[in-house]
Amino acid sequence: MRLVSTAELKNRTNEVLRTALAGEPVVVTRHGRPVASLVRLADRDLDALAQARRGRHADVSGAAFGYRYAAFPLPFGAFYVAFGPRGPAFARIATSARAFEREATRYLAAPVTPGRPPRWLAEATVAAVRRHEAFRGPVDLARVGPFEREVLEALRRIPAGQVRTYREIACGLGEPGAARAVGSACARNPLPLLIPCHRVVRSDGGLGGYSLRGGAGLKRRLLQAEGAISALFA
DNA sequence: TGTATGACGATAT
DNA sequence: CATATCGCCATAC
Repeated sequence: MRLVSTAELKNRTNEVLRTALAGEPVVVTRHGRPVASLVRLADRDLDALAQARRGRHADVSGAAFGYRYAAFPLPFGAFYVAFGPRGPAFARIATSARAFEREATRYLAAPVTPGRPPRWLAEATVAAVRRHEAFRGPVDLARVGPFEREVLEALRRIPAGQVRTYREIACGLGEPGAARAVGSACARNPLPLLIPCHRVVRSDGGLGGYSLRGGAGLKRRLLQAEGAISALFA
């Protein structure tokens, strides 16, 4: 994965494009924050695009491509990640590949089949879930609404070892009354762990809920492992 | 278009 | 302090 500023994108367009064409995702940053990505399209993706362009508002962003998925063993279960040309799109802890496949297929409304992730994705995923490193790569949020997308992008900026309250996130988006909607967005986060919704807690001091398999107990363990809360709190 | 649904928050009891 | 109630807001259906 390669990060480029908007200035770099303007001044070295061809060179940056070569990076993307080589298969390495390029993430564009503005004011130092990732805001967009450049991803190479495979031939079959181009076919899908041409098809989508012919059809009436077809879903160019995901459904036309189909997705693949891979499993990452974790201390608390198998973590499965479905990914497409635009990056990871759906992730869950599941008891079996079959169970994950069903969930992912239903959410993405597209075929989800086993496959090997690109090296950068495998490495970034392992770094995120096992070493608490921020997942900086591009993510596919094609099926997330506009407000919830803003919420998820805000969550990505919470450093490991820190927490924010649902209300703080809402205020940060200029919607001080939308704490509950922020909670809903977290509950429906398609990329738990990669997008650290476990770092959002209640403003009354409680930890709040966690809908990923493992529930609030897992949320507490994750925050402890990251050093965000002490063992005493638990 | 209206209605129901939450990983919330503030307040009352 | 725990529980109940009501307001809040973006989605799903």
